[in-house]
Amino acid sequence: MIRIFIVDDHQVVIDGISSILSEVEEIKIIGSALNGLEALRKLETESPDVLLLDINMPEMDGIQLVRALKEKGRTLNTLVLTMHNNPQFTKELIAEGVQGCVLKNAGKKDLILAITEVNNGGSFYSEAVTDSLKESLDKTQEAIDEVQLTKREVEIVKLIALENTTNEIAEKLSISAYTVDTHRKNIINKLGVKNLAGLVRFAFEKNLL
Amino acid sequence: MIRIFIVDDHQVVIDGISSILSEVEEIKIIGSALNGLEALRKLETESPDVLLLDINMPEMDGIQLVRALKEKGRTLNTLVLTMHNNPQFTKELIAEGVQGCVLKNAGKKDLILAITEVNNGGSFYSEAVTDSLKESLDKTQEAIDEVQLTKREVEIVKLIALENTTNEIAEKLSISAYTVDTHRKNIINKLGVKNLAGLVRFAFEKNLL
DNA sequence: AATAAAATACCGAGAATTAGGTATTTTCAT
DNA sequence: ATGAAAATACCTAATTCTCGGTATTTTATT
Repeated sequence: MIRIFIVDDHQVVIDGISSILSEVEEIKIIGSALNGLEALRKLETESPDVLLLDINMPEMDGIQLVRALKEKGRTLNTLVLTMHNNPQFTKELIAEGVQGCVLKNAGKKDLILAITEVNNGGSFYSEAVTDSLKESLDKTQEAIDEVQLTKREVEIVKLIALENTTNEIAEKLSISAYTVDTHRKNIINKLGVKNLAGLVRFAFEKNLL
Repeated sequence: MIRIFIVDDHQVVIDGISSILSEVEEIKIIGSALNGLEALRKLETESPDVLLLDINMPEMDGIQLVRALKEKGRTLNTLVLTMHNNPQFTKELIAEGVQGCVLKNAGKKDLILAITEVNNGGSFYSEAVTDSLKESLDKTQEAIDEVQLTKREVEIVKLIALENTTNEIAEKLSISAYTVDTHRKNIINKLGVKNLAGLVRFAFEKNLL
């Protein structure tokens, strides 16, 4: 018997998955949460075999939840449900030690397969996910590194996207406007975008916000 | 017996809803599609009582599909499934004559209620949806109209978000840079944002791109 | 301890955006 | 056909961003 806990901010998705999985004898859903905080609280008492996790959630997203659990010394077999197939994201998931990742547009067969696989201590990544990861890795490491922003750079990207000017950012971070300027310049170069608009666009496409 | 056709770009959602609804005797799912185009094609031969439609789809979104069906003279009882609760969107749905709207984080009770209601020629909007619509309508009409961008303005928002400068936009649209400047100014005022970054952000939040 | 990467800071010139207007022509719906 | 909304165009000044650099200090890793 595999005991599952679902975290997804959409009740329909929770109900739907519950419904799909209720057809499977070996799987039982022991609980669910509509957001990261609720999940954290409930998981203090519940102990599922597999955590089924939506990655796109408001407030506390999936990756943050995994990190929070890790900090608490709580390691669970985790299977991530994701909407979009973003290699950058996949890499983060693997880095965080998440065992599996299934696209939401996968079928129920894949879902059930992934759950049993993850429960057995294995890992499962949808073919589409690994494909796009491979493709991404096929590009020279150099090219990938180019798109890797540093912590500070990510911080600045966010502040820019939130309508702060260079001077405002400088004040908020207690650094010189010149420095912010340099960061912005480096970011634009790294991303290969043309201007601030492209930078903001990037912030949204990689859902940094 | 209510015959339903589901359109959603996530297979898991389709499976999930199918599974939920399979528990209900009077409801039967006769088909599904993963995107607008597929739906258009299949609906030429299928004739469901209720069309269950995801609103956030790539390529052809829900509203576009409703419009396309309308143009073909194909009017169906339509129930929209939406992710986010955006009053602007709700108004568009009502304007297009969509009979109902259920949030994805609604429970299955609401879903089933909505389907039967819509099938009976009635309409069903989740409480949360009507609430936010009411709240939105409570603001003065003036304030609401302020956030309504004109066709030209939307065009310019897109071009800005795609990294075009004022001069480039002027050239592409064969108008004066001064005019583009004026449009940008008006847009920033209407949206209540501070600068170009806020404008690009808006473009993504309202998924204009 | 040495090295690389990241973060910091500075300068100047040119390009683009922002804010403050005003004003005419088109388009569209009543 | 008339009025309102939309689209067009212009002007100036101030601010902000962009691009070309260079260079020092911190932080992290081997």
